[in-house]
Amino acid sequence: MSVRHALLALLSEGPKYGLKLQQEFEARTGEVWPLNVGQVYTTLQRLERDGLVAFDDEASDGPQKGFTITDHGREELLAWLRPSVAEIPPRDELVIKILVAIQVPGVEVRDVIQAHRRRLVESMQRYTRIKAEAGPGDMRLALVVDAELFRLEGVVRWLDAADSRIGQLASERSDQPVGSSEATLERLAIR
Amino acid sequence: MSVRHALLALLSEGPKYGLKLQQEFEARTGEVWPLNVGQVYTTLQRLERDGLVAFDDEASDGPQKGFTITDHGREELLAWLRPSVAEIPPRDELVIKILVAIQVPGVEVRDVIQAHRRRLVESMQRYTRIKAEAGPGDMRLALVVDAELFRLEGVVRWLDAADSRIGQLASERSDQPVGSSEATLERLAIR
DNA sequence: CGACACATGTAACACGTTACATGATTTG
DNA sequence: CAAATCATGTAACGTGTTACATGTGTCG
Repeated sequence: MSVRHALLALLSEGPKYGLKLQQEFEARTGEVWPLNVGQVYTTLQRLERDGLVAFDDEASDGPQKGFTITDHGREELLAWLRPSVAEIPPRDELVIKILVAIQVPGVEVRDVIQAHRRRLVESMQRYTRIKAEAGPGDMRLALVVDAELFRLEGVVRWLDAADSRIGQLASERSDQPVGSSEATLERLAIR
Repeated sequence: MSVRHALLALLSEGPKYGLKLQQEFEARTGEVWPLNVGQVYTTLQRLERDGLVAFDDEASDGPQKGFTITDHGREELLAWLRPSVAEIPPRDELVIKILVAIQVPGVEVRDVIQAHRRRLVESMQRYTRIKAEAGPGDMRLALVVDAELFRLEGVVRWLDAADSRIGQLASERSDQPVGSSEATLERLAIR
């Protein structure tokens, strides 16, 4: 629900119309994340349906429509800006991939891990280059690139840890198995 | 598309029926990510529609249905396991949040950053505790927890970098502005 | 029998996303 | 005038997700 709330945030600065919202969304995110204009309109409809924004006849600079954020919308926006308790960590596609790959016949997990690792490192190098080329001028771009770099670094580290864990398991073969723990979900959930 | 492909992976080991798939999905992911049974059936329908799995009358252990992966399904699975080039980094909700929060009236971005940081550190402490309590018995759980810890660490580091960047900008107020760079999307895109 | 687990399924909705249609306005 | 740009909109589809209905088998 990033787009939804992002539009809400943009409208909190004042009435705007569809195209303007698209352009500003892309500008705010360093031109990194393109946003299909159509999605702006569909999202606006849904926001209007939920009473978070309202159409405003007065606030039009010309032939465009003007959308305004409502009080309810402002509440929603502030709630979104506030950190929320994540009961359960978000599903991570790569983690699922590796975990299921362990038992896919004809597939070597560690090969999958290494292949992904290579790609990730390539990506990091590319982003590092972009960062150097762009210079400190565009802070928004720098922030997005930073985020991606930190994220990729974390993923690479995890892959290394995972590879190590799986390697250990492989060498511990034919030892006595360890009892598995039950009801881990309860322990993970946040009260 | 994690669920879709995860089911495909489970079926690659042999014919299985709905409930079994749900149970195995949860088992493989360390019981961390619950999967609504209903979703298994809807996903199976979609997989069948796309010719990735097929219903198999023979392969039933009792009253249950047996689904088998097709050749096309195996191809799909292998393609999923292979790392793919990400043209554009995935949209990151927190990044968008911070970037738009910079201009939301009545909101101090750095407060938003610090609030999120606190929550993230709390989460990390909780997961570290879980990891210690669970012990090295359940590797799958350990891998999921590891992934979350590495991810959270990356996010915290980014928040610190972002806070620092924004702080710099604030102190550089009333200096001459720097020209913004155009067409950054092309530079970001992977050829 | 009643409760419970097993097992399947569906209708409905959410958001994200795109391709396409349609006017209006500007500009060469 | 024709092309390009601005601007709005919609129909359709994809995955994820849940609440709910339904039937079967088992066990105390």
